Formats: sequence, C-alpha cells, structure tokens
Amino acid sequence: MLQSKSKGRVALRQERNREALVQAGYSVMSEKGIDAATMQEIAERADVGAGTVYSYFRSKDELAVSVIERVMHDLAVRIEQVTNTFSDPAQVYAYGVRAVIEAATGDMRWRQLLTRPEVIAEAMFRCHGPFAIRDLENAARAGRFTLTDARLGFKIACYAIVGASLAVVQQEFPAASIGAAVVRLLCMAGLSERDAVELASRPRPPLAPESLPALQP
Amino acid sequence: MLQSKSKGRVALRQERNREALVQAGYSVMSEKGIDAATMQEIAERADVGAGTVYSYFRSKDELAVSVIERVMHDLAVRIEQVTNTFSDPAQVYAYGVRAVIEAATGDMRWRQLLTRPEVIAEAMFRCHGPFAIRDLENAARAGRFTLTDARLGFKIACYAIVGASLAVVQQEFPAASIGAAVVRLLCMAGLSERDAVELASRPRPPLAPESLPALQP
DNA sequence: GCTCTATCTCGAACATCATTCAAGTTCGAG
DNA sequence: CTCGAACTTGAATGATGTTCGAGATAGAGC
Repeated sequence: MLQSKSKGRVALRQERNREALVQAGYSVMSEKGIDAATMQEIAERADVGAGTVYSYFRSKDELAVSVIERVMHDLAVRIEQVTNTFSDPAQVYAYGVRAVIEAATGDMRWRQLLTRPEVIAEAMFRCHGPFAIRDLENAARAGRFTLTDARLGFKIACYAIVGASLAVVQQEFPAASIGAAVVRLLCMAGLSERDAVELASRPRPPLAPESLPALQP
Repeated sequence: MLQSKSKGRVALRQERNREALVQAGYSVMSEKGIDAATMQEIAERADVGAGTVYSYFRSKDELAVSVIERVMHDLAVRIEQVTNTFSDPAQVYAYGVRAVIEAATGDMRWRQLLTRPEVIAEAMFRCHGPFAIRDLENAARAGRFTLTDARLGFKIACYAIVGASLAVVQQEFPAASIGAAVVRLLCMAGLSERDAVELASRPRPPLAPESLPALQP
C-alpha cells in the first residue's frame, strides 16, 4: 500500500535516492559541465542503477533543472538571511543581484552550470523571483524604483545576470566589471545613474557559506 | 595550386557549397529547431554528402552559429537602412532593440532558433554590436544616455533581449509586454522612465522584408 | 590531349550516450 | 509465512554527431 503509518522504509529509501541523485548530479555536472556529465556516472556516484534515475526524473534535463534549483534555492535563502535586516528595499535588490553574479563567477562549480543559460535563468527566476519581485515592488512603492511590471523586469534581469556572469567567466570582461553590471541592472529597475552608483557601492555584509553537502566518494 | 587567376572552378564550387550549407542549415533548423535538425538532413538538402559538411564547419554548433549570424547580420543591415535617417541617437538604439525583439517573437523561423539562447545572444552581440555600441556611445555623448561602458551595456542587453523574446514566445508574457521590455532596456542604458516611455512610443517606420533566399526543394 | 597529384567528396562505419524494458528483488500487509 | 505491488537493475536499443579511407575531380605542366 502507498503510505503506511508514518514513513515506511520504501518511502525513506526513495527520499534518500532522490536526494543522492540530485547531489550526484551536482557533483558530476559541476565538475564536467552539464552536457559532458553522463547519466551513467551520475547513477554510479549516487550508487543506483542507470535505469533508476528515470524513476525519479523524466530526463537528464529534468535532473539538471533540479540540481540547479537546489543550488539557486540555497543561495536565495542565504541572501534573504542577510538582507532581511536592510531597511532600504532597493538595497535588498541590489545586494541580491550582486550576490548572484559573484556566486556565478567566483565558484568553479557554478561556472560549469552556466553552459545552459536558459536553464540557469529560468531557475533563477523561479527560485529568486518570489523574493526579488517582492523587493522590486517594495522599492517601487517606496518611490526608489520606477518600473511598473516587476515580474517582467526581473525576468529580463535574470537573463541579463546570466549574460554578465558568462561574460566575466569567459574573460571577455574583467571581474571588476561586475560593479558596472550591477549599476546597469539597477538602472534597468528605474534608478538614476547617480543613485545606482551610490547603491552599488554601499558596503556589503558577507554571505553565509554554501550549505550543500558534498557527496562522499 | 591555391588561387589560380581569378576564382577557379574549385573555389567557386566551394563557395556554392558553404552558401548552400548555411541556407540548408537555416531551412532545417528554423523548421525543427536547432537540436532536432540532423546533419544528415541538412547535408541532403544542401545536396552534399554527410561528411562534406565537416570540410566547411568543424561541428554542428559551428554551423548553427553561421546560420544565426547570417540571419542576424541581415537584420542588422535592414535596421541600419531605416535608422540612418534618424537624428536622435537614442532613438536609433530604441528602434534596433524593438526590431530585434519583434523579429524574434514574430517569425516562426526565429522562434526555433531561440532554443539556444547563448548562441543567439552572442551572435547578436557580434552582428549588431558594431552598430549598437556606436549608437549607445553617440547617445551617451549627446547626454541622452548615462551609461559609461557601452560594450558591457550592450552585452547585457543582448541576453536581456533574448530573455524577453523567449518569455513572449513561450507565452509567459503577452506580446503587448514588448513595449514595456523596450522601456526597461532603455532605462538600463540610462534614461529616465519618462524619457524611455516617450522614446519607446515614437512611431516606427517599417523594416524592409527579410532578404534571405529560401532554398529550392 | 594526356598524365599526375593535391584536393575535395562521399557515405558507410564508428562511438557515444540518453532512454527503455523485461527480469529480478525488496518490502510489508494480511 | 506468503504473496504481489512497487522498485531496481543494467544490458540492449536507437538516434545521431563525427571520422576516415577509397574514389572522384580539376587544373598544372608537358
């Protein structure tokens, strides 16, 4: 029967498997890139048969989406921890934008995931959207930003963020350009150049470390 | 010998082949999407052997890039034809941005190409960049825009444009949002909301029709 | 006109995976 | 203890990008 009293052993093993697969997926994909990662290796590293992956994820892409969402969600929570003490809603948004770009450009593991920009951008929209759109709307209400459609604004911003990160990762622009990119994104939300520059240069409290456990080999 | 007097027959045939391959690639890829297009079918439609494609393009991806660059370049030229009569450099940029989004969302053939956002965005940067960056700099000099690094600004804009186009194509946002997206992109260049809205609502002369010959079946 | 060779073309064969599926295994209710 | 539903497995499948050796071609030199 489905669902015995509390969680049966099957249900427990299933949860362990899904979890192990997402972690193995993260492990392999962040090492070799999403395309170069094979289902075979992911299955091995999660210690399950190759076919079993497909009981949990319809396709390799769906697994990749889960992996990226996991990483994104973790980051979103850590950002929220820092920014919920800020009083200026515009600063909350600015901090988030910068934190994402720095995470994407600073960590080798993130870099590999950037090979699928639309997957990243869409995951970013889903995971950070609830926070970011709220911040944009708060800031607009407070008269800090002028944009009228926060959802559209953030959708566009997600792709812009991925583009900026890629440009830095591929060394087309120096890491020092990140500040300028943040300024452009703040302007996009509807801030004057002057205010954007000021906002982007405020001191930024550090982020908590990533809380994704590595898989034991 | 390489290069006999004028162009030898070999050189001519080679040019014909490369041209035919790009057109066949466009034909198949815009019909089925880049991933679903097979080298086999492209080779057939170009009337060459499957292996011959690899004398002209190192990989399927390189062919895709050539196809997209062809389409992009054609659009860039048509935009330039219209905008070189404008006197306001900011309007030139605004027209270009809107024309690209409308091309990407309006034409079924473009839609299929959007499945590879980073390829599209990079091709856009290469093909439209020379014009767009010039326009951004002109507008900045004229005091219309406030951005300081036009290259970075346009790089980000390319990804943002692709994101906006995708969102409309996937019906996540209505086609009517295109105007709002253009406004956001103008703000990103450093325009006040007010000016951006005004600029985005100016009448737009029509673009010349696409000049890419279809391949005879 | 003929020959010879560098170059191009061909497409069958290859290698690589994502994905499927038939057979075996596990778990827990009765 | 027994039985069957649900899960797991990994070898087989199929699709497709890419390679490669044999064959065709064109043009230079005579």
